[in-house]
Amino acid sequence: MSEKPSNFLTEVIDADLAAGKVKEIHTRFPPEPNGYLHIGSVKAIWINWSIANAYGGKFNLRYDDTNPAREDVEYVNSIREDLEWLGAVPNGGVYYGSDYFDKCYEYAEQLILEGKAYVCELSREELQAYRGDDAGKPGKDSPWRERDAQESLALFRRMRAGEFADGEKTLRAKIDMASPNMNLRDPAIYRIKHVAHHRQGDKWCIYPLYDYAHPIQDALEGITHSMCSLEFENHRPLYEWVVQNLGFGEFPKQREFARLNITNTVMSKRYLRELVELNVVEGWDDPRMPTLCGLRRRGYTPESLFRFVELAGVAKSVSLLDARMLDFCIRTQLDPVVPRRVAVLEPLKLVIDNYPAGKTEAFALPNNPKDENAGTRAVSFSGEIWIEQSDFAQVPPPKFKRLSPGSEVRLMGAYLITCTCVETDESGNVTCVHANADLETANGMPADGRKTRGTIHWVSCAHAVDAAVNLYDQLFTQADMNDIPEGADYKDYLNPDSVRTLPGCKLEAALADAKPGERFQFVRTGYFTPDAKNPARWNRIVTLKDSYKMPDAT
RNA sequence: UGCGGAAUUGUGUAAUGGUAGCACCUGCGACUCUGACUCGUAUUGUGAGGGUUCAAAUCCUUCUUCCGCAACCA
Repeated sequence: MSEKPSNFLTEVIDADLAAGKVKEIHTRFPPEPNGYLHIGSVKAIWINWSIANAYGGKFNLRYDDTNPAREDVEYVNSIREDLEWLGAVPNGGVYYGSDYFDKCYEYAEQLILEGKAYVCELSREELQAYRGDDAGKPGKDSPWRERDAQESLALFRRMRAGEFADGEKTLRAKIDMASPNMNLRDPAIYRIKHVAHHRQGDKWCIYPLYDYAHPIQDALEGITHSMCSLEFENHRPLYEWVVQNLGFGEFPKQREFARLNITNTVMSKRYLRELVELNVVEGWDDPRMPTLCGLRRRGYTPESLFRFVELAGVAKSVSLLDARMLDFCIRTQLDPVVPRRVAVLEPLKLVIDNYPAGKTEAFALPNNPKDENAGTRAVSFSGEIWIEQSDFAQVPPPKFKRLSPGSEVRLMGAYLITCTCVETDESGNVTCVHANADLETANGMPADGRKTRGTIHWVSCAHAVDAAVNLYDQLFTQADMNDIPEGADYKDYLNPDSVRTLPGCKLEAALADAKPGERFQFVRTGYFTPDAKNPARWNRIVTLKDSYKMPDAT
């Protein structure tokens, strides 16, 4: 990967290392298995994983599965697959937060005995009222706050034994009801939930809450630096309270960074799930989805995603990254390594009138003009070929270098041709272009050394493979979810052109047996890969840039 | 409202008191058998006011705006 990252997180680590407080850096990625990983998760993965790597430390994957009501094995499996695909190897191991339920429970009893936690019998509403709705004013002590430790312990054990209904009692940490930080006003650390756990089954009917369980999980795994997103910043004092009161000392240490946002992309798991459930998209792996499986199916590489979040940087301010930066990352990664192939997306027939009828020949086209070792392949040529509609203009606009009546262009790897005339239908649309070839210019080199302005690509009609191609665009028309007016339905801002299928695309024969996962540059158009679920159909990964701008028709 | 956090060019991110830099995007140009790639080049920035200092993006102060939290979610 790249050189050692440097940001405000690594500063903290460097300082801890320099002070001799820690020897080996240990990080973790703790997703809750309640949805599919998306490109926003890649930031969290990359930060934790790359830092562990850079310092020669360890990186854990830990499923944060403390709320059985929202979690499912489907997500557990998808997360594992996605992480494997990314290549972020958890060299510290794979863990489940729920495997620490016994330890969490023991620690809870310990806290009770030390008078640092108590069983509270306030209802959810009462508890909120006691905590204080009027911000700024201290909260009110629960009537059970000073309950005898043994009494709390007995109650807590009965909670575990299933003697109470959901919500009837909670275990609360005894911290500070007057704290300006609401998280410290005796937060609940255990709740009763008679729900089976996807991994623990019916073993438990009480489950620890995130703020209590997470620091314990981190501590037990020897995590030194627990890096999470900004919304947990207010929770850090509580995290530290747990770590210290359980006797772990200064580590693990939590630090926070800003989430990743991308233009015209929705990142919230809630909305993504809704898009799937409402069949707005094909599924979690729809190539328009920002999920890792969607991006993978579309043809993105793990390297490009890591590069993207690396380029975006780590900071604490809200950011909205331009999706075109991701385009840049995938293009620069694919360009030097991906084989070139010829494909005509929007075909227009071109007949070379002076080419011997029925003749066929083959030209050797380079697989990658930048890389001689990539070799060449034979591409069949004949007198009737497909060219791109956009490569012909009956009336050439300014600076147009492609084909137009009377002009000469190079057919890539083949002859120079000059357009002689066109056929049109009754409404004036061009249906066929006629041209004469300079038959002395096979392989593109004119004998007299004259310059040709343009080079266009082509596919022989007799040898073309038909295919359908999916062109993807941004799912949403609004750059940011915040641009959607208050109260409006975000689904009204779905981009109707987020996917366009072009049937009847003409591919060169060498693409006939391409496999999903293989990526090609369709010369002059973009990068493509066969769709994983429908290999007869090609997905566009990203468009090639075209610096020629058609002038406005004003 | 209370608490916490953040404001640097169109976007993102550097610069710990000393030349505001880098990348993306955009424009222009060069090169080219991909109008790709590559190369060159240009434009635009320290939220506002006050203060300290020889010197402020940086320190102090007032203000403004934005974000997060205020769950028996994570």
